[in-house]
Amino acid sequence: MMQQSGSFGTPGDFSIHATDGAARLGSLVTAHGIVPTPIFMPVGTQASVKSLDPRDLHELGAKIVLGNTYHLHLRPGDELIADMGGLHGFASLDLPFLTDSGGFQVFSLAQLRTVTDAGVTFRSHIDGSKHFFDPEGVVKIQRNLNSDIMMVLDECVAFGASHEYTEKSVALTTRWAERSRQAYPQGSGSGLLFGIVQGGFYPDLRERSAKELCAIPFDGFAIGGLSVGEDTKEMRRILSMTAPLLPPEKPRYLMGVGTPTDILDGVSRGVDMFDCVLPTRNARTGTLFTSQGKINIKRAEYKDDKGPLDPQCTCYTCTHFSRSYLRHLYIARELLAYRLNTIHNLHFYLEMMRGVRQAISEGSFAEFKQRYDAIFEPSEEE
RNA sequence: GGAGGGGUUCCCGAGUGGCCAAAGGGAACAGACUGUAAAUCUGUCGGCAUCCGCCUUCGGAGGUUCAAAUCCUCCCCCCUCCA
Repeated sequence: MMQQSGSFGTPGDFSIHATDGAARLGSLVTAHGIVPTPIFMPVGTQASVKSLDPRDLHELGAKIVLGNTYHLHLRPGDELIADMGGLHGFASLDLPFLTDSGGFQVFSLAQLRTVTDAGVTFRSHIDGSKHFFDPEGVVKIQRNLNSDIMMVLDECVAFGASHEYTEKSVALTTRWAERSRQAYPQGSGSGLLFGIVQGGFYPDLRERSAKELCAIPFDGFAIGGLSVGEDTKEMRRILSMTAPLLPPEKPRYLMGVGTPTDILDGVSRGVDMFDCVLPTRNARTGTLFTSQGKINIKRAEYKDDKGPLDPQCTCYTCTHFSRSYLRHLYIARELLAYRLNTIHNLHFYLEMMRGVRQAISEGSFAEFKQRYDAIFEPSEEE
């Protein structure tokens, strides 16, 4: 095993170094490195952060990336990856990997799956073949991937689901969580295992889910089932009541969120870990995050703009290329566009998180958050 | 010189009497994107008008008809083959 030892601690160790309100500055030990928190984790579903290579990720200062159980099991197959040295060897990326369980695909591929008490059956989005995922199998897949942080299989419920349905779903997710932990008892390997709180948009069900899950000895706790179609206000309402239900001594992970201000809101609620496809996907669809707000690089107004994308940004893209060139690359569908845009957006997110950590250590998180809110938060005029 | 084919809205390209401001694609312009079925998707795309609608448009000019991008006449231009 590649367990780190000595002064780095053992995988699963989570220490909090400072707090500022509910915001926490901490660090989480994994088998492939220490993750400073609050952290943003770039999404690399298929063992690749789209358009970037490991060198880019290191230069950007990424500390951990995501992979996906469902996608990697279907293609190329987790046993193959195990044979190729796990995710780290296979992808030649020596950063910690957190792997999602496929629970989100229960939501996003709703048309292609059936949920029963036993597990989930997916019809492959690639070739239509049937694949059965149960909690134990999902742990096994993630162990084959040599995941540093494994997520339990959960049912991510869509916005608008009834109380009745969500209640049953919470019970199911709890049972699956128990089975997952049993399949991989605490301390039986260097990989961590996180539970996922569900409960939709019903506070009583969120409470119940949190209570049931927190009784299970997980290495960390995630809040799932948000950013599934609800508006920002609704998401934050649920987050604000759910986050305090999680044990303070364990890392908290808000899954799939979100916009810069969503993340800062999460930090202010005591969340330590975030992931979201927004910076990487938006980069590939032309929307770039800057110190002046969102910019759509496709717009005609940038056609002859000699200036950098973001004058305040120090990333490779902003220090080397004009808006005019970036617009041209995007419109001409040049591959470089995707890479340069992704480098910039991830830099923006990761730099923001460095700022978050700095601000918490200085006790100035509220002011830090305010600066971003002023830029990105839609004006309050309803 | 002879035979044939063709000129359609920014481009390519359907349309051969009314259901045509004219299919489809591209370009252009704008928007969306939150544990990635996404280098994807949506909207607008002749002008004017808030709706009804009105006006201009299918190489040019004229004509037939209640009605023409579509039929007729002449003209201009392009392509292929034969000399």
